[in-house]
Amino acid sequence: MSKTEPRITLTEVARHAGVSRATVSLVLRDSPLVAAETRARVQASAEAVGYLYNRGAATMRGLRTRTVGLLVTEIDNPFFGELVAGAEAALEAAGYIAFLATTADSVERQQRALQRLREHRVDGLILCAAGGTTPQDIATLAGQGMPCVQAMRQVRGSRGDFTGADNLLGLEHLTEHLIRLGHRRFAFAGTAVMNSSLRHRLDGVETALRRHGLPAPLVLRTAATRQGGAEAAETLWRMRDRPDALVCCNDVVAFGAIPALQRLGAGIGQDIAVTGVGDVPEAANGNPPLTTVATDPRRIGQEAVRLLLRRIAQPAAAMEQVVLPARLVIRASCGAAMPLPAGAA
Amino acid sequence: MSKTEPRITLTEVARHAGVSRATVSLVLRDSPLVAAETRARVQASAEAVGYLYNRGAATMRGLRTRTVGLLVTEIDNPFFGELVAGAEAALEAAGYIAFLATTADSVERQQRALQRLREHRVDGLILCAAGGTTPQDIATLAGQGMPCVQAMRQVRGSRGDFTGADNLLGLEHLTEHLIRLGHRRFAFAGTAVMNSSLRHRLDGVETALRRHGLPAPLVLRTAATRQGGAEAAETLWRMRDRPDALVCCNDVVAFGAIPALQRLGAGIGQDIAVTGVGDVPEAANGNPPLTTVATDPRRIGQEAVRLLLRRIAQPAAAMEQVVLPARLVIRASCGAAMPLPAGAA
DNA sequence: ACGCTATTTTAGATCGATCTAAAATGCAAA
DNA sequence: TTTGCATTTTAGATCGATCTAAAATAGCGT
Repeated sequence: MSKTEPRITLTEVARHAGVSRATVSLVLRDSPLVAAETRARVQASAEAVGYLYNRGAATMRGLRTRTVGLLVTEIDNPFFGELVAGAEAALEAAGYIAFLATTADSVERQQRALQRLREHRVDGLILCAAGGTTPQDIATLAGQGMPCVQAMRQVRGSRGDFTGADNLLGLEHLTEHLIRLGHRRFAFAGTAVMNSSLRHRLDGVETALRRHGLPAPLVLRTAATRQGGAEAAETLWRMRDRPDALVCCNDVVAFGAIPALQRLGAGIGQDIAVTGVGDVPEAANGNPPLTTVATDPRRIGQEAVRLLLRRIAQPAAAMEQVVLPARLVIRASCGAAMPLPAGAA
Repeated sequence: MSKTEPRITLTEVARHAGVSRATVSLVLRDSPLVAAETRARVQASAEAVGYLYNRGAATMRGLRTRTVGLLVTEIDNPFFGELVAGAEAALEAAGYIAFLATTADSVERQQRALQRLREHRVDGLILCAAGGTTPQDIATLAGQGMPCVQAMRQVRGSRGDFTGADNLLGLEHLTEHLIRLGHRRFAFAGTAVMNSSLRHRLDGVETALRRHGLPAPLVLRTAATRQGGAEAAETLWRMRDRPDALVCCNDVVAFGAIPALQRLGAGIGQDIAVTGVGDVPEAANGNPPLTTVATDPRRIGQEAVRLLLRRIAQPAAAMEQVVLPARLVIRASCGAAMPLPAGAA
């Protein structure tokens, strides 16, 4: 059946309206060249014959595709869920649509996804780079003239647009708060695969501790997952000179650590403070509610889109790096809901 | 600079390899027509000149785009996060890539997204239809020859491929369990916007109650969100002849209802049982852990892809509806962790 | 060397839009 | 009526791949 039906192209619209293909093309793109009367007639004809614009054909003459690639490590993590939601909404508002690809933190999968996105001629990329991505990888994209914004994670030593949370300052504030509550021996969990985001979080903890003359944190090289959080908790609880504060690299790790510690008999907030990073909606809702550093992933997604559209419009513009403030959210899991003095970001 | 650089097309590869464009095209698509020696030479040339396949150009000759549209209501809900993750992985394995679009349960946004996806000539659609989608909308897609699989929600009265969870049986089992624990007065929360999935969940509750000669549940027409859950909790708690079981339409609603009830002084599991649907990872982790009906969203995503690829390959195949089993997961929020007899799905 | 078939390769048209450069049209002034 | 200028419209080439139908080449038996 699809053999016989003649597909409806701009030629059919032109025939129906009694004008040339060129005129129809101009009308479709709202060119001011065409007379108002003609425009109306053509639009009516397009409607009448059931015309559907073919973006692929237009792209062949070198036009933008109005698509971008959205590469994240995992979409089931609510943190990236929010980031993607923010980006998707901003793209939709700008008339763009996103190809979604996930890498599971594997550079091979990331490479395959990039190849496919380039074949589809995306206008640009929002990239939460997989661990192990090299500055050379980022430079290669730039060399191909592919606009690219790194979100959340910045490949160490790479150049280019970036947006993410102020992990360094956020974790400093968190650590200061824990110190003020009387905690002295710190552990940091979830560093099995390192990336710039994690690096800064750990740096923030170390900086604050150093400032107070306290020993560096114990670094637990477990996975940045629920499961990894549980493992970190078990390791930690078995120690002789056990830490009294467990700073998890993100909320999901804390969600894994807390029930594990509870099973082992720990009183969260009493025997040990546990904190996360991200402030995903579930954080307010745990047992106990989680003290965390809010990084506003939805906002990061929006900002990444803004940077990307700017880069697409002006490929040679100066590079821009937007670090969004991180906000300390104090709940019960750190032992005391003592608010910071006003003015602390 | 992009003006001067001659873009590398199949013509350049042909020139470099000393063959015709047609031959290069055959090599690119692994045609058996071309001699092994020639094939190798062309592949080497493609590599040498840095050739990148242009899918858009190929599409113009009527080839598949190898893209599909993935339309969900919200991507920040972990339930859909998992569904999308499952679908994305399955698509990637099949050499497809997904356009992601979200509708926020608005038919207008859904309509805009569909239009854009059609302009991009997606090979098919996985659709979690927005509330208010009509059978006519689905029929229109079919009339356009657009392969479409409905996931999770099936537009009432529509025809076509579908996959989702067995909400009816799942909620019947859940209700039976609550009845066995001694609960008698039921409420059901989250029906502000109705869809087939919600309909079946409510039906399941009603069927089980009827079977036991118990009164129909009180239906709370609150939003299917965290916020809506909290509102339902407050309404319910103020009642004189208060229900003793709150069945929430999904986990997120339960996550909103539980802390609200606790603030009002209710003992979850003692004064009132609260349950969810979905079994997102956070469910095991709440305060208290949530009794829920596991619907395996990741699996639903995979299954939707299988159905869609089948439909794309065989547009005229018989329609298929795959209802995946839902599993009762008993935790503390229902008051007692009494396991069902073996054999209950 | 010849015809014959089987295997490889290719020229040129084609998909559906856009772009360029030129042609048609309208209108006012000369 | 003609000229000049601005406004509208258009023919035809073009983007980069694929397809068709035909041509070139190879292989084989006689």
